[in-house]
Amino acid sequence: MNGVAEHPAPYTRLVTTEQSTTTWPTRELILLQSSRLFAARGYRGTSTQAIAAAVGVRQPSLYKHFASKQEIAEELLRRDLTAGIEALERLADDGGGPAVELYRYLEWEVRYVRSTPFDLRALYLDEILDLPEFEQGRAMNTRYSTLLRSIIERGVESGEFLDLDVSFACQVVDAIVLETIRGAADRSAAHAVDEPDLAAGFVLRGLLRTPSRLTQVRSAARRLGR
Amino acid sequence: MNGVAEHPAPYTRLVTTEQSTTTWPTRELILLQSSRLFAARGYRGTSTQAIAAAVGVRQPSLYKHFASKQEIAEELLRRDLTAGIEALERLADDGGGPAVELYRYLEWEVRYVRSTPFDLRALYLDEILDLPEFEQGRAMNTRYSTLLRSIIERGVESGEFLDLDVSFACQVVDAIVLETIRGAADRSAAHAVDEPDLAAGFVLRGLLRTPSRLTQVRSAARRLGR
DNA sequence: GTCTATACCCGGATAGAC
DNA sequence: GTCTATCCGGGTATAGAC
Repeated sequence: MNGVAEHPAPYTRLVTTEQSTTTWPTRELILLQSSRLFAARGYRGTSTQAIAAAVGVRQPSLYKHFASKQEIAEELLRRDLTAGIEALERLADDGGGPAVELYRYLEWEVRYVRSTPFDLRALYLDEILDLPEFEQGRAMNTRYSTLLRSIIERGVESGEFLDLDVSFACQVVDAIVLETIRGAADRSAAHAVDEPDLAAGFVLRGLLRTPSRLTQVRSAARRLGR
Repeated sequence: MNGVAEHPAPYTRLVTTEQSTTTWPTRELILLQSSRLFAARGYRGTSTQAIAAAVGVRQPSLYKHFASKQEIAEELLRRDLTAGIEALERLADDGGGPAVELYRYLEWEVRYVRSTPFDLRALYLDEILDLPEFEQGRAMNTRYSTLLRSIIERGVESGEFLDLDVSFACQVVDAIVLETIRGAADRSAAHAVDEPDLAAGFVLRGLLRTPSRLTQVRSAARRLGR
């Protein structure tokens, strides 16, 4: 009674997501199932055996698509950070001031996390960024953090935000983003951070020198669109 | 060139903490070093080999003090959750209303995390609570969450807090507490959440219906003491 | 209660047939 | 590009001497 999949399978396989049942190329399916397993049991706690079983393939077959387990995680990391970095750059270009930029970013993040089929929790919660092998991911993560930090720095300097320690503020914003990822990934919890405004509003109330300005920030964000 | 410790050693060993150099019983030393390694490399990423080396002992000797690696983590978890639960119960007894109780709890938590020699990050970030074997820890964690949640529920019901989704608010408070743990554990970062008021203030601004009441909450908390 | 030696299992990755 | 078979390293835990 070992848990090996019974049916080998052809090039594409059926997968059930929230919306529909579609066929995915094996490579994408490996990424999808890996992300879910990493989220549930951690990177190190997930065996290539388990990934293969979830995909419906034998374990060595994974190595026709990725050179190593590490490369699977790197691909997930790369895609996610690329999306986040692009969003931050785009929103910064739109302007509107630090508060509006931050508000729009947080809204974007919640929507993004809820729309992607990948479950990205483990990437930032499971220390994998600290592994020496993940230098590329670390570099992208640094770029991402710098962009986020610059918004907060400008907010503090301009007086739009409270005169908080910038590193503390970054930490807190990061924490809320991560918790959002965790909450949104927990599909069974309808109460998760589903209103994109919830997370953004909470953070802005915590940062704004004049919390009542949140209403203006919100409508300025609405005007600039998603 | 393997990293095995050169000197076997007697019943107690030297250990350097921030404050002083003292002797710890081996059992305590195992807990201390395990907590640090778990934090740095995750529960699954930490081998009993590595723990033994950090303690200055051979790997099988660990099993004279703990029946398994899992029991080491359970002991750490048990101690930490016991402290948190007791603090929440004590503060709830003191009264003062939800905002004051929450403020005082967050202040307590920051101080506690900074004063304990253990590095407790991994216990809540490394999915170990999700492992089937950790049911006792899960039960205590549930108790802890319930206590925290009840403060927030009372705050929302009484109108002292904004009419936010309670689960969302719990998530966010949890996230800030966890980030606090991460930040405080990073001894090199002087900018971490070192002012206990920072985290508590941020959360309260995010939750209070009237953010300007924070000043009163703060002084009420001061009056009740630590 | 520490050590040495070792059993045993499991995970990542490769070889080679189809 | 999938399979079976297998290697190899590393990890947890035990046996038994001191």
